[in-house]
Amino acid sequence: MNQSKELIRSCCEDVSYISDIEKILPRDEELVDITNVYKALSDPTRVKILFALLEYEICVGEMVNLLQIPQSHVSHQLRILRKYGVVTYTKDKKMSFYQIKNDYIKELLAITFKNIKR
Amino acid sequence: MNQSKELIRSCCEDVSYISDIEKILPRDEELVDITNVYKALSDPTRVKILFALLEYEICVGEMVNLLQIPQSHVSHQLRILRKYGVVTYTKDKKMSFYQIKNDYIKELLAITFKNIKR
DNA sequence: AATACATATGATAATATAATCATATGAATA
DNA sequence: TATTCATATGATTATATTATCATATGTATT
Repeated sequence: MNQSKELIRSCCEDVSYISDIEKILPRDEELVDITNVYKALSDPTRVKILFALLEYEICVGEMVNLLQIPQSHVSHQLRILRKYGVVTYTKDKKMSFYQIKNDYIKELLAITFKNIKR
Repeated sequence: MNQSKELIRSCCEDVSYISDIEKILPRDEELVDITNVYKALSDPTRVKILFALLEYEICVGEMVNLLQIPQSHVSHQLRILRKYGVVTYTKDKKMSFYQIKNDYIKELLAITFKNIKR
């Protein structure tokens, strides 16, 4: 991964690579899913929530305590994370405890976490 | 990575975990960098360009051939990718050939690529 | 059943992003 | 040096996102 491999150079004077490149591109439907996950991760509030969820199951009220922002804002951000399939939650009494939905998201966050520490 | 570990549950009735959670959160300055990268990756056109750049060095005109969108749109997207530190480019004659800037971005894309193929 | 509490939703304003057309820059070639 | 070609930028409109306040929902507890 570390040594940069020799890349083929594709130049507009020669369209012969276009069809090869097209083959490795995600289909439009896949692209929506891909970019939705990245969108979910592109806001500081949501990233904070997700980093916290790597280690803890946290209820909404506790996120408010942690982030010091209005409760409705936390709920809206959680709604976005749910919409993009990034978190799920478990109800317990009156509270909702959120979890990261799948290992793909955890992997992305882990790589990001590793990358900050330099 | 695959087996979900037992997470501590942090509930608003007990703020004692807050300071522990705060420790693992990125600092505000780091958060800007983190979310900027995810922003860069949150648009379908830019993701297409980046997936292509995993295997090829590609000039702007060839991206236009590939993506079938106006040249100025490609240039604007490349500008965003440059701004967020995701790509660099090499000039050759009149052309600019773009490359992915670092291994962190390649890792994120590789994980995403792996995840589509299921 | 009434109340209180935790969370979610709706409406809105401020801001940011995406996409397009027109045009500028800047290097190569005639 | 005038022209051509590849790329970049500016201006603008359409759309999306963020953040806030007010309020609704839904579940426990009295």
